[in-house]
Amino acid sequence: MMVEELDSRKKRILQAIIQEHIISASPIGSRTLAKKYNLDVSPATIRNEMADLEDLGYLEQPHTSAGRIPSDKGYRYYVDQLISRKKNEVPGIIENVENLYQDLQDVQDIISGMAKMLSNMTHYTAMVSEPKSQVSRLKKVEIMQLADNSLLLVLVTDTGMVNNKIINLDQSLSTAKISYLNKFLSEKLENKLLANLDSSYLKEVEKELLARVDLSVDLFKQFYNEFEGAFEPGGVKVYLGGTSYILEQPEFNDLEKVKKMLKLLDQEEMLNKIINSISGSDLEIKIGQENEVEDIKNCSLVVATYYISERAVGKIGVIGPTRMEYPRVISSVDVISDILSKLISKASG
Amino acid sequence: MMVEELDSRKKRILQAIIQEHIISASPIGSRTLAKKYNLDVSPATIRNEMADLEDLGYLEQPHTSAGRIPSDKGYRYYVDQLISRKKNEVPGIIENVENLYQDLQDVQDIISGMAKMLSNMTHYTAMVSEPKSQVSRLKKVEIMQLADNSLLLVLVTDTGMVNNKIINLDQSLSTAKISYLNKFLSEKLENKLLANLDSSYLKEVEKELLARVDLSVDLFKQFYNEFEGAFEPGGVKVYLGGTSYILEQPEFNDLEKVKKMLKLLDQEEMLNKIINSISGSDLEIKIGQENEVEDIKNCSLVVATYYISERAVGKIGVIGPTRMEYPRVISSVDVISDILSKLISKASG
DNA sequence: TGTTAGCACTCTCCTTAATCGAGTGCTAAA
DNA sequence: TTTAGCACTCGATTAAGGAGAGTGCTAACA
Repeated sequence: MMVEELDSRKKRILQAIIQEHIISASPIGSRTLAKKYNLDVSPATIRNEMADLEDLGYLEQPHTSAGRIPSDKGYRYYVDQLISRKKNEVPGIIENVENLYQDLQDVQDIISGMAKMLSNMTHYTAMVSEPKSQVSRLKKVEIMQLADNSLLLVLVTDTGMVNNKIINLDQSLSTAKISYLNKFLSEKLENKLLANLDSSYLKEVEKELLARVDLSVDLFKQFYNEFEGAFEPGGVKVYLGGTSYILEQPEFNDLEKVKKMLKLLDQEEMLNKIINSISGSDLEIKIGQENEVEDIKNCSLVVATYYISERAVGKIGVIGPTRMEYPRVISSVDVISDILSKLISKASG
Repeated sequence: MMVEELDSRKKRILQAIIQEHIISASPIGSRTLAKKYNLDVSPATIRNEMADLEDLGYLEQPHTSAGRIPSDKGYRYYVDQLISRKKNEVPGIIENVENLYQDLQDVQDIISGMAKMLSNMTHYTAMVSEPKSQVSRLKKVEIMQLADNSLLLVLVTDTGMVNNKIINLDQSLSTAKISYLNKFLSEKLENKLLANLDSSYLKEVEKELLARVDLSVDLFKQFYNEFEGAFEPGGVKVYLGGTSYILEQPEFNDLEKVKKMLKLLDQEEMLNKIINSISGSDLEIKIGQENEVEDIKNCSLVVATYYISERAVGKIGVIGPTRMEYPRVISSVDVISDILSKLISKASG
């Protein structure tokens, strides 16, 4: 799609229409525009310009004799050319939020807290993905005895994610065996990239282990399952905040649309697809049709990457109608992603 | 409220009206009734009976010249007198579900799996509360070293709930100290009822500990916080399944109602209040106004208790409109609560 | 040549009115 | 006690008629 250079009056008019539409959610006419924004030209002139902007693809007309609404291309131009992406629109907020959340040390708590925070700030639905496992290292693996034939397997990554699973056996293990097992697994698995702890590697470890010590094969199989399940690439959990905010958007006052959207947000895999289809850039905006997932082609996403000690590990963002308050949302996502990075880096120490 | 004994024809008519209303969701007239159910009397007779049933409070009329709909009292009579509460309406399902979920060993996974299962079976929203902490004993407490000044505290109850928290210190602890700490905490805390591990007891333990070994006070405070947070009475998590099913109910085709309901289901405390306001009986049904929570006085609940080794630990149930398919829902809740008890008893060893 | 006023035209939205139909309550007869 | 008949009620649906906002076009103007 061509991106023409617009003259300054067209820019002003386009900007005015978008800003007005973001507020009112309805088509904007030339008269309204002339009244509310002092563009120093008559409605008739504005009409001509609007017709031009429509020809260029920046505006759309729902029907003859209605005002214009911005097209995806119009929003794209607005986001790229007409607003400044300044951080920190609300001064002092960083310190406040950081203080508010500073005693949270559990990574999951931090993530879901930031999801809530972001949705409260923007009044759109927020989504945050867990730190992805591929780039994490296993920091600690340990087996604890709970009862005679019941163990607890604890896995901790250097991104602060803790995974645990109770394992029931049909035999009991001696304390000596358990401590041997711990030493062995610790040596073989800790400090390795999770991406490398795949099935072939685990099979090797299993073989070596069974050669050295007499253990039920069943036990290892359960470890194995836990590894697969806990850290599979697609299985990153996505936290949501403010799901019910979508109900407040006028574009969702059709019950069918609400239903579709809520069903979508219920599907973890879909959320994964949505948030992972965003490329690696620092702050990415996807407007309407630009989205790959079919069901959100009438939505916009504003997504930032967050970091643990300078390593990109996850995404945090906002989903809402294309008619989104981009400036406010962008600066919020920007700020909150920074805070998230700080908190989570600290917590995973 | 009086409960009269109804003659058999009134019973038949009331039952027919309720069953028809459950299907159609709209007021039922005498003509429809005479046609669909062979009651061997004319519409006029049915009209008289309906007028009687209305006087007795079992039916309501939305407006003159509309059919009748059941009142809460009508549903109550239906549930108590007109349907048989037979378990196991769908034979074979128990085995199927048990097989399907038998490799789940994580209590949380089992709970959320059962919530999904129940909602799929009933097409209403399902809710399951975590095993409550008051009746659980602490089975295992253990501190693991993750890094120089970072520890992981793991708490396991005999109900299979696992809680963990990363604790960052400003000093590092020697291995010896950690193992002493583990032994000490193990002695003092394990096998105690969580209800007894309250702040006064913890303070005592702290005092004793500090007398014996040189430790930062800060460390114990963090343990303390974790205990409070992890097992406070009101803080039992409630798992939901099939939230979007409420959108399919015609009584919720008003956007305002949907909004209210979804907001309600977003509030954990509210869910707690709802599910904990159900008394201890095995399978309890709350119809409309019978509910204590204001916002669900147009809903019905069907809630059962589930058990871990014969100890009542949590609730599992369904929430839907008062016009609910009680027979199907009751047997589903019944069956699934049994399965949940079995799975969770097995998993928590 | 760009800008503006004027005007006929279009299309949605809201209100009002008319009609339909399901259902009731009452009366009187079987 | 039951039933047929009938007038009546009231919500839901459809139709019609503005009102209002906005457009595009034409012609005049600077």
